[in-house]
Order: sequence, then structure tokens, then C-alpha cells
Amino acid sequence: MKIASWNINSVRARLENLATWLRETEPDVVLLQETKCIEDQFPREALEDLGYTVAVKGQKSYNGVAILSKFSIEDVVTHLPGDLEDLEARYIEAVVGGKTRVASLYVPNGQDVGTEKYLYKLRFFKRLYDHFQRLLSHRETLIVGGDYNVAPADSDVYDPSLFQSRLLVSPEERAGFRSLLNLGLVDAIRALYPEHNVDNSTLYTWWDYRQGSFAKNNGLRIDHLLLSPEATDKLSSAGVDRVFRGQLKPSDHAPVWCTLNMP
DNA sequence: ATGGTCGATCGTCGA
Repeated sequence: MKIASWNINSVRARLENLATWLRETEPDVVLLQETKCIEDQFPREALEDLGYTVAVKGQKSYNGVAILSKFSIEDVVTHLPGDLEDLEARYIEAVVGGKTRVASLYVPNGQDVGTEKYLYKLRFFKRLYDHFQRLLSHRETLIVGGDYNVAPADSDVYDPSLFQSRLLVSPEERAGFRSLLNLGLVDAIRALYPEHNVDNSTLYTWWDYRQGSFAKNNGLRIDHLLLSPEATDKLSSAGVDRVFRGQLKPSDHAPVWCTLNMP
């Protein structure tokens, strides 16, 4: 089973890129973020024509997450517990193919260290911690993927000297991300590509649209696939489709993917 | 130099 996550930065503006990527890389399950439209505007039929079942959590203009699956989709959850007043479309979870649980999540960017949006980001990580702790007790094959908006280590940043305690790398954000690993979730990319054994600059998933960042490979690794122990046991390969960041009208993120050996 | 470049939507916010 191939599972991929992609911050698409508007599913309507990116439908051509998305369809090309689906045809060329053939993921079984896709976790999308920043679809940027309400559910009625989501190009459901075009994706169904490509062989996918679709589950969407939409919002006007901002955020929006979705799950595409070649297999059945059941038990859909569209709100991250822990804050009933949070109406932003940043979380969707479902069971695909009858027994594999997946979630597509879009962690708040955080605007700037110390702002109200930054505090919302840190609270979001606490909610993820509490929810994943509960999910992990079920001992399922679980994949929680998405745009975490955190570069977990300096090896995930093109120039760490430019990123000291800044947004995306601050100690509090990294602690939030690390707390999920401490629950027992495993970073699929780092499980197969340890930071001291690889060219870390090939693993970036996001490049700013500005200043020619992609041409200079000024990137960060902020999109992640986290696996439960039961999923990690099945992990066989993983990678980043960075070629799709270089196409015409690209998203500013590249897809990240992994394959699991399913019985 | 507090900029730059996108997308949604149509002046301005969010990233």
C-alpha cells in the first residue's frame, strides 16, 4: 500500500498537477492539505474518475483537508478533539480498506513566534498528542500525515544559522512535534534515511515561492508521515516527489510518500 | 531594503 501526503495549496488551482501526479505515481491513499475550498467546490468527480473514493473537510478560502483512497473509506472524523470552538478545517481521519486508519492534518503555520496564532499552533500539537495517545492504544496500522509546519531538526533546514528560534524551528514547536514521536509514532522518512547517512537536502518538502528558493534548493522538511508501531513494522520504502515542485504552477510543497507491506 | 510570490477573491489576509 502506497500512502502519500501533499499540501496542494488549492486543489482547484492544482487539479492538473494533482491528476498528473496521481497517474504517474499511483498512490493508493492520498492525504491532502490546503485544499482552500468548501466541500461543494471540491473536484470530487474528477478524482473519482481517476479511481479514488473521496472524503473532504472543506472551508471557504483557507485550510481544507481531504483523503483520497483506492479502497473503501469508513468511520470519517472531521474534527480534532480538544477544542469545540475550533472551526478551522485542519483535520480529517478515516479507516481505509477496512483496517488501516489514516489522518490528514494541517498544523497551523503560527504566523510568528509569540503571536496568538503561534499559541494556537502549540495548543494544536497538545490536541494531536492527546488524540494520538488514544488512537495508539488501539494497536492499529495508523498513518498520520500532513503539513506539520515544523522542521524537526537542523538537518531539515537549508541554512540553520538563518533559522534559530524562528517560526518552524523554535524549541516549543519542535517539542510539540517530538512529543508525538515520544508517543511511539515513527517518522517514515527518518526511519529509512537517518540524518547522518543521507544528503538531507534531497528530503526537503517545502520551498518558499519567493527569492527563487526552489532553484537554490533553499528548502525545509516540514511535511511528515508518522507511523504507529504496527505500521512501522510494515514500512518498506519512502521518499519525496520533489520533481512536482519544479513543474508549471506548482504547489510550494512537494508530496511525501511511503509504502507498507500489507498482508 | 521589514521587501519578495503565490491563491482566494476582488482589498486584503494568510502562508
